[in-house]
Amino acid sequence: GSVSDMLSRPKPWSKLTQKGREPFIRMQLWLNGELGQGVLPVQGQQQGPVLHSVTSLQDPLQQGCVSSESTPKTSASCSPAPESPMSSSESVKSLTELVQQPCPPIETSKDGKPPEPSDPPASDSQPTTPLPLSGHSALSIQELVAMSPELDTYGITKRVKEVLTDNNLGQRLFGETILGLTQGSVSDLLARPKPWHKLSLKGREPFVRMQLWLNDPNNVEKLMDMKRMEKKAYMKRRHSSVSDSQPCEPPSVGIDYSQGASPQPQHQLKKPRVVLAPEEKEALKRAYQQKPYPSPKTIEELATQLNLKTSTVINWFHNYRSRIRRELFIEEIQAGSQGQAGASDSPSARSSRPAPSSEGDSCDGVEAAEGPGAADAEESGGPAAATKSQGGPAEAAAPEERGEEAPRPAEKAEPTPSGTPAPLDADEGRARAPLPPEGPADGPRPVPNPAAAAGEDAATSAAPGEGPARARDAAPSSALPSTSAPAARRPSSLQSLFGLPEAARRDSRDNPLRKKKAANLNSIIHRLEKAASREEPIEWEF
DNA sequence: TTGCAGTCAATATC
DNA sequence: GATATTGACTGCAA
Repeated sequence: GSVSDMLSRPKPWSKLTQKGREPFIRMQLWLNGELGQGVLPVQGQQQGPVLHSVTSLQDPLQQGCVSSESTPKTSASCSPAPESPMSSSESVKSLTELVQQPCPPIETSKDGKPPEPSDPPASDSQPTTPLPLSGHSALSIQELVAMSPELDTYGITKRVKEVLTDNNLGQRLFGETILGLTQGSVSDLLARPKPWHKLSLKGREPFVRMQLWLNDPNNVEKLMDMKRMEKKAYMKRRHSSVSDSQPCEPPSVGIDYSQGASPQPQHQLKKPRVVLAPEEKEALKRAYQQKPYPSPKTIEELATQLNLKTSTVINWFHNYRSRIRRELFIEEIQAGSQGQAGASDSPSARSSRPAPSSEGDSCDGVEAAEGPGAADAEESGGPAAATKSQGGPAEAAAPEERGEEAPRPAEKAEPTPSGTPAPLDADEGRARAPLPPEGPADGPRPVPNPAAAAGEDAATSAAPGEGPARARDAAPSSALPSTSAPAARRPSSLQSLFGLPEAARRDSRDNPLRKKKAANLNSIIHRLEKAASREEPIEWEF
């Protein structure tokens, strides 16, 4: 009966207690073949162990970073009891192993002996090839990620940065040995971590790895070893290459991703990187401000005018939207942490909430900051919907608050940004609703009662009486990662849902947020407007 | 098809 | 030399 119920009506992960999660973990392991023989038959020796490890599974991850705060003075930042979970499961297999495997180089340290990192690499030409976790390990990390509790991505990256800088360890080394990512990716990740809820399983992986790494008491030590080894290997290679009079070998150490690849042809095929001129960027930004999602035609025109390839323009828009969105996340998170002072700014902290249906994708750090948004978003239809929808308005709004990226809000606020080399589609240039929010929203606007404020906004943007046709568009907007949209749309329900205190606190906290809201509203208006373009634009002119 | 997430890797900047 | 930025690419989902 339990099984039937569970299979037909599984609860979202976030709503499950640790015990409640157990069956799912078992199922997952079973699906993955991890439980292999006899595990399912719950009785017997497996039973205890598995359960045991199951319970301990989360510790290694949670241990340190759910409640960021404490700063890792020396090396192993957060490791209150790093070993406990692992050591306790001495006799156990599966899960415990999983926890330890993820980070090959650093992980296998239970015996305290450093061989793991040093030995293998030595044998192999490349000092480290741990990343692409080999077979089983890879599986493990994925399982870990899947089973991982919510992590405080911001806190984790913060701590990682601290540890790295404190110990003079480079991003490249860390990325390649621990995360399996390149320096640029690491930099980006550390500087702009996305909230856990916004991450896909794949995107969560680096954070789980980081957490595991932070939990490893010997993390720094091991990384230092790697560093030394790299250096040694490099010197060695250099010497040998010199003596062999071989053309310079790629000095890069780390992982040898390109094995067997013929370097010559690659060099020739390499196409030069496109570097957009400031004016071009500016033009693109303006075009973006007018229309975050340009039509193919617009893209074409833009490309022509700027003398760029259409693919470049397309890529630029994709990247810009995506990056702006991330900026927004960060700002929200930071704002959140500021506003909440001591309180955990982490999504994880919030995670305990019951809501997040479907793996809590609906709400992210942003919402977190905004509170109310979450619930709303969820209602809009599952994670997918939420995610998708969030994109739109969010990014559209983003530029507004983006310090450098989205300069001069004023300009943006202008209904008709001019001087833009970018042409507009017939349908896009039009009726850009007079962005009401900019003005009022921006100002001091005490907003004694957020509800009221939101109410206004809602009234403005939601353009009442939209009819079902609009409902579709409106819904997405509610899922805005941020902040605003939801609040704007359905003020009352939002507030009642998560309570005003949070919102109120926020409002008093910063203006930027207000701007964001305003920006989002603009975006919403714009999109709704666009959606309505097929109908009667007039009604959108407020 | 379109948009997005996640990355890579070239290049810019510190 | 390390880190930050950013155009391009891949894979996935709707």
